[in-house]
This record gives sequence, structure tokens and C-alpha cells, in this order.
Amino acid sequence: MVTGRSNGDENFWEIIIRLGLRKNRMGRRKLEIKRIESKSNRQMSFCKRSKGLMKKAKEFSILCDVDVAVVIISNRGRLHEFSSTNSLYVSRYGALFPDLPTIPTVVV
Amino acid sequence: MVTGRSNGDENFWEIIIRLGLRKNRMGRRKLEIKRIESKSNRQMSFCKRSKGLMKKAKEFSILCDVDVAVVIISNRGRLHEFSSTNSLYVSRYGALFPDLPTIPTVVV
DNA sequence: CAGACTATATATAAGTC
DNA sequence: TGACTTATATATAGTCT
Repeated sequence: MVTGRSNGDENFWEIIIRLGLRKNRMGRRKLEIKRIESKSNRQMSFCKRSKGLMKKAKEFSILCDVDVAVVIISNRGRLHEFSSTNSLYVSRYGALFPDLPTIPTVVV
Repeated sequence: MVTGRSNGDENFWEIIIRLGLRKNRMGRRKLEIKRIESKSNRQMSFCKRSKGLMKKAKEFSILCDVDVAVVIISNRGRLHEFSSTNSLYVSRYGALFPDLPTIPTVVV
């Protein structure tokens, strides 16, 4: 019997896998909050977490009846955004103020 | 024995409480995504969720190495914000552009 | 009003296909 | 690239202090 704890314990999984009960360790792992080095993992995480963040922002705005905006600039310079209502408007800086310097700026 | 399911089943809790095993139903409940009518609950939720959102935004920016900004305008008009780096700047609209109309605007 | 407390609802890391 | 899977890490609703 593989002893009790199975809470994220890598030992547990090593044994499970060696026994052939599973091919791989499954389930969410704990993650240190620092830049994810693996590019593919970082990319995957970006995809999931950006969706998650937007979703949470949307829920939050509805549940609590407040205006929320989320702005994400991916490292390829792409803009992703969520705005709960039209009382918050999101736009490329340069698009609205072509004459002003293009420091990314959030104005509320 | 109070039969199996305890997953959010209100029946389960009615019985538990009637038996005096607990004073109240505990644990997170499911919540419909619509404006929370109870003012105090809404307020409480605002507090918890705004913190949660900011935290997630921060984690996200670190893990995925991207710039993120979150802007919240509470219904009392208060501004709450998070910005991962100084490449995103958050400010009251009127403060930067005193001559322009004061439509809340997020410019990136 | 701001935390502590629990049980549960949700978000998600890696793998697989 | 993206959709599924599964176990686990996290976020939180409602109560109480």
C-alpha cells in the first residue's frame, strides 16, 4: 500500500508510476511564483491564466456591480483587454493621441 | 449516517444542523453570476474578490513575464488599481489631460 | 468593519491525443 | 495548436468573533 499522503507528494507519484498504476503524475502541481523558464509552459500558462483573469474580472464586475478593466500586454507586444462597460474605454495609446509620446499609459 | 453526498447539497446541511452537529452550513456555496442583492454580501464579496483579482494579476505577470494592469472603479467612485510595471501607468484621466472631457478611459 | 474558519467551488499544471 | 483529462492548488461564500 502506497502510504497515505498523496497531496502533491512527488514520492507518492514515483511509486505509483513505478508500479505501473499510472503512466504519469497527474493533477495540478504547486508552482513557485517566478518567471516560468520553459517557453512552451510559459506560453500555455499565459493562455490559461489570461483567460482565467478575464473571466474573474467579468464575474467580479457583475457580482459586485463595479467597473473593471484588465489590460495585458504580451511580450510580443500584443494587447489583450477586458472592460466591463463602456464607461471604461480601452484603446491603443497612439490611436487616441497620435501626437503624444507612446509611453503605454492607463488613464482612468 | 447522513448518506453520502455532501457536495453543496443543502439537504445534507439541513440534516446536519437539525442533528446539532453544526450550527450552520459551512463552506463555499455556489453562486449565480448576477448582481449580489444583499448589500453587505456584495460589499464583502467586493473586498475578497478585488484582492483575489489583484493577486492573480500579479502572479500572472510574474509567471508569464508580461505586463498587466487592472483597474477597478467601485460604485462609490473610488479607483483601485494594479499595474505590474512602470511601463503601464495608471492615473486619473483628468489629472493627465485636464482639458479633455472626463470620460473614464483606458489608453494603452 | 476586518480577520478567522470550513467546506466547497474553481482554476490549472502537466500529460495525452 | 487546441481540446480533454485528472489530481490538486487556490479562491471564497456565509457565519461568527
